[in-house]
Amino acid sequence: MDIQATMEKIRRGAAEIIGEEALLEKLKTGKPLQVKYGADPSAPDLHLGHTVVLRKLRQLQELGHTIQFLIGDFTAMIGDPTGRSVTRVPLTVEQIQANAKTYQEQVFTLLLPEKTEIVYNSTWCQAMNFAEVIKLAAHYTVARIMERDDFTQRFQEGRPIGLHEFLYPLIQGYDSVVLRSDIELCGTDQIFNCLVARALQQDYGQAPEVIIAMPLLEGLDGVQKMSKSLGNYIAITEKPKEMYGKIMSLPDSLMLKYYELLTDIEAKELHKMETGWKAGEVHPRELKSGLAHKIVLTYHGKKQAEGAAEEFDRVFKNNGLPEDIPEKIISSAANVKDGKIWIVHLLFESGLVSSKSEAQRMINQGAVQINQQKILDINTNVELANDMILQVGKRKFVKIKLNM
RNA sequence: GGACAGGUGGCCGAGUGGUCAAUGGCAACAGACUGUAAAUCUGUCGGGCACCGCCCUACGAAGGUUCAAAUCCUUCCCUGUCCA
Repeated sequence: MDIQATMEKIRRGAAEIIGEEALLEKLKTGKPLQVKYGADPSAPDLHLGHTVVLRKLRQLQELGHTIQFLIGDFTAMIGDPTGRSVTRVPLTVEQIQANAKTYQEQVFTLLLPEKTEIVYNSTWCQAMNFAEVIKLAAHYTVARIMERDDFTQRFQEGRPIGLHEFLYPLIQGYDSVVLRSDIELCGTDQIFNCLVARALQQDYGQAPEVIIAMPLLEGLDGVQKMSKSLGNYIAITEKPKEMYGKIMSLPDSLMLKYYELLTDIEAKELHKMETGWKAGEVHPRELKSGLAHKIVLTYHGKKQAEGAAEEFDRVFKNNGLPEDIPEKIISSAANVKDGKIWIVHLLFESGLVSSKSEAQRMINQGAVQINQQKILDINTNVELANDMILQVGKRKFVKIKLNM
């Protein structure tokens, strides 16, 4: 593959490449490059947001380069202040270790193990003494650190900034010095930190790394970046049906972005989708189910992807029942009289609602069905039968098993 | 150490003696519609009670004043800003 084609490939989906000229030079040498990626083990479980960068890393591996997968177990003790308006609560060592382990396991669903080197920054950070830290800190100035918007803002608004937070970008940059990275991949929110890395590398007599910044992926809410703490994420370990459903619940406005950043489809095809959709020739539902199918396929295989699609249509399009309905055993409890039970008790005992008041609300709202028949009267007494299907809303089902 | 501001339901945020289970927004849940769990509109949104009403628990904690307190007083805890 010629260099231009390679560059084209690297550029796809990237939000910004800093040092593009240098990248070209580095590629021309034909030598495998050291590509750094820093993971923040503040939460376990990778989600689709992480995979935007991971996919790009995989691509670079396929081009022959080596990934330095850095687990920021040391920096996690500070907590990345990026985008935060408040100081973060540091994690415990145990939490960090547990998260790091999960990361490592999950990362190889996308990365090639033979071209991945996993490193922990505690290896070198832990060993530094105070004098060395001071020396490192002398390489950067307060004014430059304050260029960061989130710091400036917090400062102006009179909100506290811990001194240790200043060290975060510094440590992250120092990691690049230790690793002698050629390229660093990151999300656009990390560009500042990577710029510090470039400056430090130069100070230490190294060639500055090239920054490849990938766009941030918005989560289910369609507004904020996907993250565990916001609860708007799709984990890659998500069950196929859940994963499919969650993708189907994305706002339409995000579909194309997801296609671009999470699938391999060509730019041309993407463009065709966009124009087709805008012209009303392609049904948005088709676009979205195609997307859901592709992504589930990546993590769970063909069979699961098809199964998830079928089930989704059955339950939500045709108002049918899902394949696996959890069973609930109802015993001859006090509330059963002559084989009958008050619907409110039944709902409560089945665990579909968290209180009897909620059960009544659900009935009043027309959300309750037994064997696909709506129950509208709150005073209904239900004749208990084995295998009866109890349903609240569109997504909650229970199959009743009698134990009398 | 001193001055000041503040701690309210899952979150944000009103409320400064009764009409407060507490305005509003977000989130969540349900219904309608659709093209899906999108969008939009409507409703619900502490708990209990066979429930169109009654009861219990709740506005940082503990006491107190009062017929009545999220609201006033005392002490304590916590958070932040500024000054030293």
